[in-house]
Amino acid sequence: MARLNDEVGALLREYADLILLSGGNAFRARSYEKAARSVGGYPGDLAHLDEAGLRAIPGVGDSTAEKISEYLASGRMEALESLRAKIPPGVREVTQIPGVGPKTAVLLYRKLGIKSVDELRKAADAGKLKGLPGLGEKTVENIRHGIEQLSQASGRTLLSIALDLAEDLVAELGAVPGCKKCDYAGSLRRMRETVGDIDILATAKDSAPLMAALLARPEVADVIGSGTTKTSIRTDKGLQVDLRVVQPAEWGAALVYFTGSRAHNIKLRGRAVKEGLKLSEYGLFDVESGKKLASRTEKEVYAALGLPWIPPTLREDRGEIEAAADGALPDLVQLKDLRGDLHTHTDLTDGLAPLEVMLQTAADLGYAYYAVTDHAPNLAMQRMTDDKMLAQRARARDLDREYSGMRVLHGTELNIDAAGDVDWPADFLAGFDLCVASIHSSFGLDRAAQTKRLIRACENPHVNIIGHPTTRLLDRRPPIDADLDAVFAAAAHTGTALELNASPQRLDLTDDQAMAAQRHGVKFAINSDAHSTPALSNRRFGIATAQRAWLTKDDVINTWSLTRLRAFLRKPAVRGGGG
DNA sequence: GCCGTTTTCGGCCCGACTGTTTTCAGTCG
Repeated sequence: MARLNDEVGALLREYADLILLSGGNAFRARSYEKAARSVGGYPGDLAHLDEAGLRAIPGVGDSTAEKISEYLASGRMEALESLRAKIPPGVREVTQIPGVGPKTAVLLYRKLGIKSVDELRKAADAGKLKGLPGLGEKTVENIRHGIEQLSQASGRTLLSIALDLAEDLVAELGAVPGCKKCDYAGSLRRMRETVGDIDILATAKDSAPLMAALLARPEVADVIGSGTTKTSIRTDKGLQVDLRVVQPAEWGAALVYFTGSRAHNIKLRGRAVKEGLKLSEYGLFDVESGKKLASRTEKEVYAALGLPWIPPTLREDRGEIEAAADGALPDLVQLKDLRGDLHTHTDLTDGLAPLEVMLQTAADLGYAYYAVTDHAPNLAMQRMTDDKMLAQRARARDLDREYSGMRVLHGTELNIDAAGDVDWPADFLAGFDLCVASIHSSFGLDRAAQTKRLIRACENPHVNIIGHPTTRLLDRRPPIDADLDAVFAAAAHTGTALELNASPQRLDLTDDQAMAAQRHGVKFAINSDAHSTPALSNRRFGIATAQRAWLTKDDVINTWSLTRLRAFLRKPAVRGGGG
């Protein structure tokens, strides 16, 4: 449902970028950017709004509302099309390179005719960038480095984007007459942070209607192949979708096979071979007699191999098969276990919704507690002041009384500076129920300095959670370079939780990092870092990361009772309270 | 282009950091 909003948001963002690239007014561009964000974070469906309704969205005025309704009615935005005609798409792509903004991209385009990242790479290699005004040796080197970073990240699609499409496809294909079962498989089902393609599995006696339904989808740009058992298409966004139709009796074996991972499957097959069995996408068979032993459900297949069903998020051959055989699979944390969100924003800083609206949405999610943690003053762009924060606290205390089932915690997201210090003196910090502290700048410090600043933040008695600890952005920014083992040890020792930031662009810490941290005894907070009401639902990606890290409820502080959580937030380990 | 304890124009997220400058432009959060 939110996808149309995202689509319109993306178009408005593109329009804003093209305004800048065509030398238009920067405030005008910013205004479209703001509208894009606002539309993307709007909780309702744009399709149900007329122009007056659209104008009621903050940041959307006459001009933007008109463009949106034009798009809703015709599927086109004329003003956008005309700017697209002036600026080649690759010029905008060039601004994706870290450190390259619109000014530089335009300069490269005007002076050298560069209209793609690839052309820029070639020009840099050929030494053609030298001598351009404002581009010294260092900048050229930074551009090269940026291109390198960009190329390493590309080629895969964010989990959230792929999941959105996959859920849509499963809903539509599952409703096709004759379809018995339909689900997505592959790395998507294992909830990896990015996916290479979407695998959809379905059962039906006659596959033709299912194949036809996929081919008729509006986002199909290219048909790679289509037969009776498999159809592959590529979407307009370049994402490949494979639909496989199997016999109902083979559903379980096929689902195991296509869910993977490859390494998990290989180990399963090895286990089968040892017992004189053969495992394929068609079933588990006795080699000698050729008799089929299991295939109808995943549970049957695993059971016939002497194993309990293994959750897809664990199927990476990281010891899950051995653990399953020993009856030692972890009791993974589930979405329903989450009792609260401990890192969220409101429109007091860069969030989109007022405190009241965020709280109501949180209450609707069934939370027992909820922390509002707006930005602190050192992130200057947020214009936070002591007075604003105290006024919000007073309001939060009032609102707390209005919710019988949910406690409102007043917190903040502090800024960890280059030395590891944070905003506000200790006495002011003591007034918060909890403090998240995160890095927002100085990403380029060396390993020793990054390690030191993170440890120093952990040692601060008022810092309860380190937010997005590595600051990586998928496809955009690499993680900072720090000795994470040292940081994990400090976090565990000081009673500072590390965040599993659930924003799909962040997913920070990663599953592997969380797994390593857990071995140090670190506790975690699964937080949405929501800047809008729909983003509160991103928690599902945090849960997925936690599961992939083998975490249980006991590892995750926001599955705990409020009493236990409050005891943890007092940081007895640092304050010398003796526990 | 949007918005208004500013009412129809005149501001708009501010400051650090970097690399190129010799006083500043571009990028980023």
